[in-house]
Amino acid sequence: MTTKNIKTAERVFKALSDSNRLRILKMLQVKPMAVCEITSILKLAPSTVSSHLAILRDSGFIIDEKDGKWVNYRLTDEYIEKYVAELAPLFKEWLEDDPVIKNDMKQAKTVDRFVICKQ
Amino acid sequence: MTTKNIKTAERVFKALSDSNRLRILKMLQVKPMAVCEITSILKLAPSTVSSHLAILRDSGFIIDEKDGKWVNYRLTDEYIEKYVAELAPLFKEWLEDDPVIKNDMKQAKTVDRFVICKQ
DNA sequence: TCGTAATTTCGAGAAACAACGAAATGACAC
DNA sequence: GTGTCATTTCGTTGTTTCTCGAAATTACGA
Repeated sequence: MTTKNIKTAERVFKALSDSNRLRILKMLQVKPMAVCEITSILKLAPSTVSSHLAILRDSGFIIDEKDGKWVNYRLTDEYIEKYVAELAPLFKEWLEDDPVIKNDMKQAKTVDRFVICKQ
Repeated sequence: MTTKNIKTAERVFKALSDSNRLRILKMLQVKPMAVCEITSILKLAPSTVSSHLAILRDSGFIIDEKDGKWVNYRLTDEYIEKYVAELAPLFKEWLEDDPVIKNDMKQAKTVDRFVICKQ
């Protein structure tokens, strides 16, 4: 685990302080997803989603894995950052009752990149 | 506890996403403090500190208690907000090694409003 | 090789935020 | 009451953040 300092804590909490990024984390709790799949659920520009994913990656919540022309993002399981290691298990239980989150997670279950992407 | 929704979560994490607010929370872990005492340690304008305290209060981390011309702020112990209730115990263990935080907490131990304030 | 699709990078505009000083509020002491 | 001090509110300024579209990058498939 990296050393704990105030700048790191600030970055971690900043990563969680945007509703679109919270939605992404809850979606990835369902399964790993490609950028275009997340984009289709959030209904934002691909470049915006890519930027949100970079923020979540740089703070240690998710990692990216190349898969051909796709980039799959998934929740980290080997935590580098202590704050994330302690927050992530809590966060798994949170927001389950929010209607937007519920709908996102439902869509995440069935979204199919071969149908949704390539517009 | 209030209902958990995405807007509430966003507000709670936003409250924690500023280093000066993190410093305030760690100071208040030492003891309740008046605004002018916190101001003297943070070295910010009183109006700025007041604004940070309002953000922490509105997200449920701290409460204010009038004491004559002073307003004392302290950590909440009866949590209204579920997120705060789960985060606060974790947060107590965090940032203890950060040099800025260590210095803040050391100052918080001995700061005296009758000496520091009234400038 | 060429075209297409997925993703990222870059630059720009709009909104949110942090900081300040000045003015307003509330409470004490004389 | 009057003055003083602690705090908050308000308006302003500079910075950061969110968002987009356009362009660059990478990989697949015809």
